Amino acid sequence: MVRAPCCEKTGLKRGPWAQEEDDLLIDYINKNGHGSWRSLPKLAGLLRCGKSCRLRWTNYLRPDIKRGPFSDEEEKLVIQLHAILGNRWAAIAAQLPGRTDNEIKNLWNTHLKKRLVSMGIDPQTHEPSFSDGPLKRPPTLPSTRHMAQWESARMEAEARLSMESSASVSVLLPSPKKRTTTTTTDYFLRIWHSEVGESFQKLNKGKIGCFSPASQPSVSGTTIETEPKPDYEPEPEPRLGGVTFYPGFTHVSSPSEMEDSSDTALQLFFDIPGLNDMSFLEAHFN
DNA sequence: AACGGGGCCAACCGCACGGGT
DNA sequence: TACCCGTGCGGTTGGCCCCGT
Repeated sequence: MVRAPCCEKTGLKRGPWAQEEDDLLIDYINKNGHGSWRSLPKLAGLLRCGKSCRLRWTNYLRPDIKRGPFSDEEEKLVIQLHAILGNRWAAIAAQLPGRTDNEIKNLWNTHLKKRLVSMGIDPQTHEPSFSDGPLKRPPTLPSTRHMAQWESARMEAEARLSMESSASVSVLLPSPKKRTTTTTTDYFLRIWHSEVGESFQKLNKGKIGCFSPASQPSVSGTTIETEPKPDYEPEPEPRLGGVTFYPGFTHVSSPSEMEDSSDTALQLFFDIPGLNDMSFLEAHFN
């Protein structure tokens, strides 16, 4: 079966938008909201396809769009997020307020990818490129894998909640057909944003943290692997938000710095008795 | 001054998915 | 359950602009 075109092409304008068209679109959406994109062009008096209108609005005309060049911090964040999420531009964009997926995609393809290549880093894997030599790629450290998985879960939950809060029905987590119930990542996200999480972030000097319950939990949905509790018994930091912090746990500050963890280790251990118990989480954070 | 090549980015295309019927 | 429609998403394209020759 051949899919019908999104709109009747004949007689519709294509290519760059004129100022008058922008004005018509902005004026209509400000007054009526976009409603059905398909019917919008006719109602707004535009000779455009609905899809074209949607793209123009979401990528350019939306009032919350941040124009101008990306800051160093934004570029760094895009690289870090790409290392975690891959080419999921919408999920990455959800972490950069005012930036669109299209903009980030363009930034990546025109600047960041080349920069990584010039630094000898594979832009797809974010690992040192070994393609031109006999060197073999080193195995990923378990702690690194753990870190990436946890961070991935957090980022995805952040992105999803961000989308939900802006009344979007899109779900960013991969694969599952439908998500109607609260997921494990939500709990971890709540922890992250709770007093406990904030204390943890503070102790991490604002960097992304490694979060490790004392035991397990391997939870369904998104797997969160955890490090074993250190076999020594360190002096705990003062209890923060009912949770005890232990020094002495190897920490990597961000995915891009995993290769250099020795420099950035922050030595924290996050001990939450019973964190593997979902009812505990529900009771504590709902 | 003219021309060509490359960079950049807005816009388009086609696929996938979810919701409605 | 199957089909259709609307929308979102990622990949690709086209055209403008800048810079070097």
